[in-house]
Amino acid sequence: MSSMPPKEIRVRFAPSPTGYLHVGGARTALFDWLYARHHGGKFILRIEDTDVERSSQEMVEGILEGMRWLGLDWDEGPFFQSQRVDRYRAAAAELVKSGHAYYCYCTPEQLKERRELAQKEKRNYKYEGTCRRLSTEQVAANEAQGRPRAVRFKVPEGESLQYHDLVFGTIEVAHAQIEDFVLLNSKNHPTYHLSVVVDDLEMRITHVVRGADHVSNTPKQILLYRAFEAEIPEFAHLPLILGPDKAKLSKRHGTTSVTAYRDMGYLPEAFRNFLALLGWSPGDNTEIMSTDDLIERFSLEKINQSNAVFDVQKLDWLNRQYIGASTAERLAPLVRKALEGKNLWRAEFDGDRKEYFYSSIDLLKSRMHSINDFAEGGQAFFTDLFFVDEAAAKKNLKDPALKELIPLLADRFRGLDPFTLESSEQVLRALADEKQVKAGLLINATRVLLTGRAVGPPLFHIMIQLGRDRTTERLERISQFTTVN
RNA sequence: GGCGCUAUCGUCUAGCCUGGCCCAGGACGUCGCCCUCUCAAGGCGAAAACACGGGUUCAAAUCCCGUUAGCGCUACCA
Repeated sequence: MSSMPPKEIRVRFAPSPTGYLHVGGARTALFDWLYARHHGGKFILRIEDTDVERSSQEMVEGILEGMRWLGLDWDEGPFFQSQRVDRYRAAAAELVKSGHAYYCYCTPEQLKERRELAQKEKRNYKYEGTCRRLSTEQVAANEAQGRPRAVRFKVPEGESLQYHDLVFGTIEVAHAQIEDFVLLNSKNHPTYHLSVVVDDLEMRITHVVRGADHVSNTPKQILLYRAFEAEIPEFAHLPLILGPDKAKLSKRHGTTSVTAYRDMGYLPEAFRNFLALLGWSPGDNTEIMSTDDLIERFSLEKINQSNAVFDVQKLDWLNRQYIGASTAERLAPLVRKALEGKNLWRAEFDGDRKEYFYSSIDLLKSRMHSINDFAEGGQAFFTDLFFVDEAAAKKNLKDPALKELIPLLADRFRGLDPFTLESSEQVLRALADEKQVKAGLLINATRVLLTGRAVGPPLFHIMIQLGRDRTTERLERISQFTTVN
């Protein structure tokens, strides 16, 4: 045993394509991926689409898109359960043959009735095992008639079952608590537990890392492994992600699709970092971690046992951190998309004005809350037809003296050569002194005229970035504001 | 209802296994001050938590029991 070479770690992410990749699924995928990468193992992607009615190709695409965005590359797959139905049927037949499963002729209608009756009488309902006790003759007769039947698992006699969960520790469930669950429905279609176990076995999964909503499913699956006389993988269940109201995160909390976060201007590395901190921490106080850090430091032992609330404010903070720390080169393609979305993109930004485009990004990035913000708060750097914030104009352009001062300032800038950080500041401050006004008055007014906003980078940096001509042109727009007042 | 799981600042968490270093540390958010041409950033500081009740022990956030609350599962869905 000890001389055996370490077994390759194989983990899988197995979403069911009944919606786009949501935040909870993404976190599960991330942890699976981190675990595989940390151990140099394999990460397998499997699409659980046995419920044909609720699955669609479009949703599969959405899941793959979300994973690609987050940089979660898989080594094998995607495998589709819908294409593996024969194997599940064969496995079910094998279990019937070995006496671990039986045919059940109870109809869904009958079951529903019994369940409702039990509920009315305030009794707990569990399949009573009617067909489990059918004689061989009765079964043969039913089969001869071609009666539709499901295949049910025969839960073995026994006191209780326990298993060790890598995050929750020992979990114990009484056999009496587990009902004879359906393996194949009456349309000969496999259900969840069967297909999961068959696939995890066939794909040689060593660690089942999935959401905590599966803890109570695990005993059934362990029973299945035993019936197949197969080796049972390790299980690690992840705490759930909750909305601000502490209910399991869902559509009614607003955005839950991962690609929607991309569209809102979040950086995948920020989102990934944020997700990693939901239910896991490296143990010290480190919060900002690159992908390599994450891979290196990730371990199942440090996963929490309690659910975590999705806090968008912390996500925003991380996003700002990452944007501020990113190079213009990294940001450029993303900013380009944001600008294209607002019809602000111009080919020259990738040509003659590429340098200008990059330096604008560098100037703006430390203040941007999202990528989309470049096309909002930062738009004056990319177009002359920028939006002027009304409140900003009202606040910083209201002084009547500006009507005289700004054109004067524009004149002086026009003749200024060279037009630099130092020279432009000198000119502005000199004028302020001369006219006995605070430099701040001119500075703040100029910022609004130049960018349409009361907030932004230091003024002289803005002017140098825009250049002398644009600066003077925009200053002349003061007339449009003074008439309004 | 039954079964299972969980419980540290508003939120994410460290500490819990291996009691004492914890009148509980960090981060986001909030508030204040400094810096300052605005806003960010940065610096400094503040308010803010061991769910409750019993045990065990010289000593409990840490171990045990109970209560409460939350979440999950409870389908011929996954």
